[in-house]
Amino acid sequence: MLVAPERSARVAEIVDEARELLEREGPEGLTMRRLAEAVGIRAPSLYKHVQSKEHLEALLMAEAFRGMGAELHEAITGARKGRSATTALAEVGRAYRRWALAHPHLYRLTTGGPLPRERLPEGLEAWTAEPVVVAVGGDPDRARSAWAFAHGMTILELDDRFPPDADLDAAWTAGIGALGEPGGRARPSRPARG
Amino acid sequence: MLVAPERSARVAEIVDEARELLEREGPEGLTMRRLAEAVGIRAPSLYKHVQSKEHLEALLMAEAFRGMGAELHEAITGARKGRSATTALAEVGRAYRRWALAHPHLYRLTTGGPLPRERLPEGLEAWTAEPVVVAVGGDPDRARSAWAFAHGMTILELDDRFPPDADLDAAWTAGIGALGEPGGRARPSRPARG
DNA sequence: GTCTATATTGTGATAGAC
DNA sequence: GTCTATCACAATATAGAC
Repeated sequence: MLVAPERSARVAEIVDEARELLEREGPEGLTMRRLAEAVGIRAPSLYKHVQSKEHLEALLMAEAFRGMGAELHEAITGARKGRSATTALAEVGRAYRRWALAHPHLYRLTTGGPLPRERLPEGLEAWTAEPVVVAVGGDPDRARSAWAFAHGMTILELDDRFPPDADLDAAWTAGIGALGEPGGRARPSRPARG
Repeated sequence: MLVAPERSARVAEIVDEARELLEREGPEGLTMRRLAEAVGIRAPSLYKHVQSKEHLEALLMAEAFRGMGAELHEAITGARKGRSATTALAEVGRAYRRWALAHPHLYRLTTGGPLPRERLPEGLEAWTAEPVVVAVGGDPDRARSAWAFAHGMTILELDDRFPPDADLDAAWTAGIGALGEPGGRARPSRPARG
């Protein structure tokens, strides 16, 4: 009488171990052999639960989208309680950076390279990005600018591309301040406040 | 009586073939075997000229910095002839994007991951970035914002992360317009023009 | 400076017994 | 669903002859 769950508890366990392994040892540490060892079985047995490593990675990406998305939604929900739109973008940016720095390898896996969209739950990617769109007021071009800025800042920080003395908080503030400001030179359609 | 050149013609030839191989077939195509084949020798012979693959990659990165830097410097030199500072940033952004799209794999190699700075000519990285600093008026925080934005837009475009219907020109314009605008909310120290 | 031969290490994945 | 055994493949790099 029970409907079979789409993903068995075993698969959930495998994905869970894979995530921990990835975060602990980086992408080179995530091999099917080591994953099997972490789960407590032999490598070939993994393939009874997961079609391929690429499918496993897609499951990890979905996890990442859900985790990061939850924090971004939380950030904008908190920010909208009586604060301005500019502050909302700052809050979302902070949450974005915080999540990425807390899960660097998962972030890299999910954002570094093309997305296997056909293997991800429909709508998940859009749901994760939604807070950014809301925070900039709905303009898709501005949303893409902001998302590119956030990703650029984040990945450059993760890759240690900034000089050691760089003030990254200041760079974030400068970028968010500029991008969150409606009525910038590029989009004079809406009158600036004041 | 001749002073030995630091890098032999053979090394130059190897780096040249490596660059073409990388651009033609991507990072997985750049193996020591295939590179040797392209040069016309056997793989082990490469190691008489190049210490390791990582050293070879550092040479490729230096090439990339020089190539991209030349275009960025050209862009800002052209732009400063009688145009405004905002236009200068737009010109540099255009040159940045153009160079990256023309050399996607070289761009990825050079910007994706930590830099082996100890293997790069001193000052080369800073020279390449200089036009961005100049274009934003010298503020290092704004320069880092702009550089992060440009890198984010570029790598997301290369990785096909934007929806097919996204207007990337518009996103670039929105971002450059906002970041190139002095006196944004984040940095009110300079009075806005007008 | 080039060669042949090889070391060493790793990967993802499959067949088929139980 | 797990196992043993193994395939098929690729990589960087070194030794030592010429």
